[in-house]
Amino acid sequence: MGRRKIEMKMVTDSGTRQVTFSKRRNGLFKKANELSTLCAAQVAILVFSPGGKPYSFGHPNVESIIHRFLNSRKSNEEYFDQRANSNLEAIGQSNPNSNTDKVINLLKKFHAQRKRGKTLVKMMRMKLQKGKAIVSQKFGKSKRSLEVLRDKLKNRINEIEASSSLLLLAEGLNEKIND
Amino acid sequence: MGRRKIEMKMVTDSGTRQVTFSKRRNGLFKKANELSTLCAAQVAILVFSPGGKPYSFGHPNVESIIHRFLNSRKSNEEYFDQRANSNLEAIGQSNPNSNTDKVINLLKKFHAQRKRGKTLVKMMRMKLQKGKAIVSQKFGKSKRSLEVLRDKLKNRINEIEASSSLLLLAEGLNEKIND
DNA sequence: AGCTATTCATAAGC
DNA sequence: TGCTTATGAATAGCT
Repeated sequence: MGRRKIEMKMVTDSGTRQVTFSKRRNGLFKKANELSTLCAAQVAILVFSPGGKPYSFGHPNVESIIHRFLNSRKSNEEYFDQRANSNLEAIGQSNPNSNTDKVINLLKKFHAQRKRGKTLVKMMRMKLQKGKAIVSQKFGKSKRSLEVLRDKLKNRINEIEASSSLLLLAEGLNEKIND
Repeated sequence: MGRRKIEMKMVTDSGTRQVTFSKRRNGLFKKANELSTLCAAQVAILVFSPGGKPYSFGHPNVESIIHRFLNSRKSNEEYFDQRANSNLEAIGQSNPNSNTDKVINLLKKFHAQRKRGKTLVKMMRMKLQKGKAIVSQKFGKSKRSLEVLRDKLKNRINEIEASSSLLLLAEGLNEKIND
């Protein structure tokens, strides 16, 4: 978006980084403001500069949104969020120096993703236990029986296996991973 | 940034607003991710859709940033920068307290999670393609051959099937899911 | 969900 | 730190 395309990695020059931080922070807040006005959405942004200074944007205000967010998690017992999003994008755009670092870093993040996934599955089980009756009631009449679901499942095994291989690979790298 | 310039006021058409919300939310998160990587900054974003659904982005993660922010406010080292407190009122939000809503909401999110997972796997494949040589070099000597991994994989099929069932269930609920 | 025509954000340069 | 401008990006309207 400027005279030149820039690499998506930390800006090394301190001065340039400061300028970039300032400009992009403003741009981010502007975008957030547009989102809130165009879509009647509530948006809060918290930013800590590399120097540790806090900046924030909030519509209608930061505190109420933070509290609403924390409460929504409690009431809904949702312990997973869009963090996966962050990791995903980071992976897509990470540009570490060596290939080794690239792979290690990638697997590390994927490993974390896996742990969240497992927890998610566990919670899903509990939740479905509670809501099973309601779900059946709502969708029991549809032709989608468990058998059909089963068949669909089979057709997905290959894909699942592929991802699982990656999961196991990541697991094998545990020793190499610190965090 | 589109075919036409749009007025900065709430998009009246519900469908258009939904699309705009989705696109711009993604754009905002991407910008946040770029800011954090380019400038080594911590960024957290909380968003509530007009329907009251929470979305979040966090680098390294939402919770730690919220807590850091709250603590920084208590202490004096505070540079609070509240922006754009426009006149928009907090919109009354439906509180999904019923079990039905709870389950639906959960499945919806799980479904989204799954889609992200697929993308992740795809990228993993590409990335690993590049770094394959290095990985082999690093771990080729270990007894963990692909065959061993294969066996481990088999032992996980049950768990994977369970989660996949949930995924498919969620998929089946697509029609019931909006936003 | 994709696809451009356009508008917008911003990296450099001053 | 601020203003200008050439370019890369985000996205509004359509399909």
